[in-house]
Amino acid sequence: MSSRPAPADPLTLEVVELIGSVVARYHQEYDEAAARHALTGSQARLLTLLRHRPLPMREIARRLKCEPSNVTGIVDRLESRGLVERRPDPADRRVKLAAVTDEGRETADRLRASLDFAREPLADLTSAERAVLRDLLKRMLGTGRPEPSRGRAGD
Amino acid sequence: MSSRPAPADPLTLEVVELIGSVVARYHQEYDEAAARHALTGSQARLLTLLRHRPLPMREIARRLKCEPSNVTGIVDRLESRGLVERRPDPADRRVKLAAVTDEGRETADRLRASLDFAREPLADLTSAERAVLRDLLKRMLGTGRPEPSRGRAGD
DNA sequence: TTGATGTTTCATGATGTCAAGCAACTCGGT
DNA sequence: ACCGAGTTGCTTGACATCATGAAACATCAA
Repeated sequence: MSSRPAPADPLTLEVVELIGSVVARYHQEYDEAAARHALTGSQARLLTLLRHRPLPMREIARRLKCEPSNVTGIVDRLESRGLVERRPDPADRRVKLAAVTDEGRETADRLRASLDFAREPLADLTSAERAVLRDLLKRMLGTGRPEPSRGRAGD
Repeated sequence: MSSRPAPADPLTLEVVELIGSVVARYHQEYDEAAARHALTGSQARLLTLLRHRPLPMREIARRLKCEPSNVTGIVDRLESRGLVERRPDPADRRVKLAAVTDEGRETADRLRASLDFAREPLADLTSAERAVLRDLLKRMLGTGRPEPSRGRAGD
């Protein structure tokens, strides 16, 4: 993986720098949007994760890439505010499913609607440019079909 | 600002989603790289900020977008490990400049070198594609020179 | 002097890790 | 079918970091 030599060319470094800026700005705006709804960033992420369906605690921890014991606390705080509730899993009594309440879903929806980032900025790009951006990002993330013609089946 | 109507078109939403993925992955890899050097994310960011020149505490807070009282603690921890030191500002005795020590600079350099993200992923893009990506990101960030000659040449 | 600015300290709360504990599930041997 | 060992899911506790806001203090600037 990281055995590849470091590309020191200025163009790559510039792109890396720009991505850093995008990340910083995204985070800033995300936290601000969350704060507007009296949520922390972690709470907002968790709430968003539950928007569509309930999840077991351990699954939340896996997706948020943190320890399950951490999730306990975040869910505790959201539950004490009535945004989330714990339900038993009928299939396994060890498991507790965290699920948004009606109020929690409303909050999550409002939060999503107020997430301006990459919406206002993207407004300055044409449709074609956005499509190009999408394809490049996909390939960066390895989501973009690894070009079956060229192979690279390995790794 | 946010008075613009929300563009609900699928393409924009997809790009927003992708940017979210990039942000998540960047953060994960950044924190992992920091952890490899026994640093937290905040400590790594602060150390990186000081790599080139010392900065007053209040300036660090401004760039990190947090309270000055918070910076005190982070610098305290880095200072207790010998990675950073406080110096007086000759021009203003109220001010304390935080500066990396030699060891701090080495750590910052090693950290930077181990930041694989957007380097390995970018390796799959051609030079031309990277240039396109750079330009699109620049425009997203508003860094793309708002055309000073004509002033708002607009769309 | 008066007011503004830069830093620190304190109190408080959220986030994060790890180790230990409890409850419930699984599975193998009898 | 049973029972016991090991595993898994969640919580609790202790602890460190990060973050904010109010208050204290020194210094600057008018």
